[in-house]
Amino acid sequence: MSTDTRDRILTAMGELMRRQGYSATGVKQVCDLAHARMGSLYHYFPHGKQQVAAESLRASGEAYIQLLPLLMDPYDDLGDAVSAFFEAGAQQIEDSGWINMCPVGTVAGEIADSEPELRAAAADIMGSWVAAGTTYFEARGLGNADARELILAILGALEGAFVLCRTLRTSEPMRAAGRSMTAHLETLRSGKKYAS
Amino acid sequence: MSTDTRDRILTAMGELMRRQGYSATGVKQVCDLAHARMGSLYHYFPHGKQQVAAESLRASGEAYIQLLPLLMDPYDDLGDAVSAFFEAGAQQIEDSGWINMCPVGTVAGEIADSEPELRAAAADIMGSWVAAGTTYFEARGLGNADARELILAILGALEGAFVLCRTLRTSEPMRAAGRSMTAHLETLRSGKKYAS
DNA sequence: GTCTATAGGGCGATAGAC
DNA sequence: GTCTATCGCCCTATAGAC
Repeated sequence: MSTDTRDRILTAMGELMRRQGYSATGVKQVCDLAHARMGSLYHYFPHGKQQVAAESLRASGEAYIQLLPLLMDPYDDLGDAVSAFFEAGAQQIEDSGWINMCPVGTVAGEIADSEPELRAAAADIMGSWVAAGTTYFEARGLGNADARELILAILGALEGAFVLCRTLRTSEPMRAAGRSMTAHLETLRSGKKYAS
Repeated sequence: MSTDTRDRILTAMGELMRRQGYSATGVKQVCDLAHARMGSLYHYFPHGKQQVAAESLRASGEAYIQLLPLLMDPYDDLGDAVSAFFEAGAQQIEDSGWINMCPVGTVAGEIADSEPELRAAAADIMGSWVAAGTTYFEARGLGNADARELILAILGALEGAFVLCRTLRTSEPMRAAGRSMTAHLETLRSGKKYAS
């Protein structure tokens, strides 16, 4: 019950942030959506809105990166896996009515200069994404530098495509991003083939 | 003098939006930066903050897309041109202290669900980017569908890389994005070579 | 067209009873 | 831990003198 309230607040904050960002989201609105009271929010999060946002982003970030192995493991060929990953992203944003899946990218762009503590939290999260992705692609046969380059490209393409898809209301940019990433992977593979 | 005030307001709004987004930017803050008064702002923009933001985004968007031919024309090989384009992006975000060049992507992600009129303005701008980019790449030898796919991929990769670079305070994601795009272009070229 | 003053409301945060 | 009431601030927008 008590932990439940805390979790509902974090979930509500994440839901509102991925729709309308951090600045436009009010703590009263969060409490309404979470069926919680102001007193409860400031009991669990004494540092207020910033603290709720940071912890909510951390939770979303952890859930988000787990999708990479989840969606890619079923495919023996890594190119097929990357292709399926972006196809799933395209489907998701269509089915959700053009809502971004994860609030981290949205909020990161918005607060990079104005909320230093939140930016640091977002940097932690993105850093952990890069580390996890690098490890994953190494396990699937890429060298360390190639694996790191590929996950950086994939994360950037994913975040950027989400913005374009939401704004233009089409999943075409996500599918174009998928083709870029399979092409990038092929280049890394052929480079390795001929070079080493 | 009178047009000058109007322009200063639009410039100030753009500058603040690319640093801290739309919601966190106040009209008083805009007036301070523009050395203008509230009365002037509401004289030139009777619909208030939303109108200032929309017109400011349109101005930024037009300036932004002109960079594509400006940066790519000097290179005879289109692959070199794409590579130089992303290298310029990496340099710019480093030199500016990790500030996004253009407010359109930042704001679009933030307001897609909550400010319908601004989202429509952002969609107009991005649509014009896609059209201009498609025309440009067609002129440089790509087929229509390939040109459209490439500009969608480039715009997404660029916007996403900006968010990662700002947050992680490194230009590495922008350079990774550049390699994805040259790889994508090569794939389109070789596809055309063998297919038609 | 420019400027001052202020309305009217929502914001984040807090106090204190229970 | 929960809830209500409320503070003080800042927001967008407006009115009206000049």
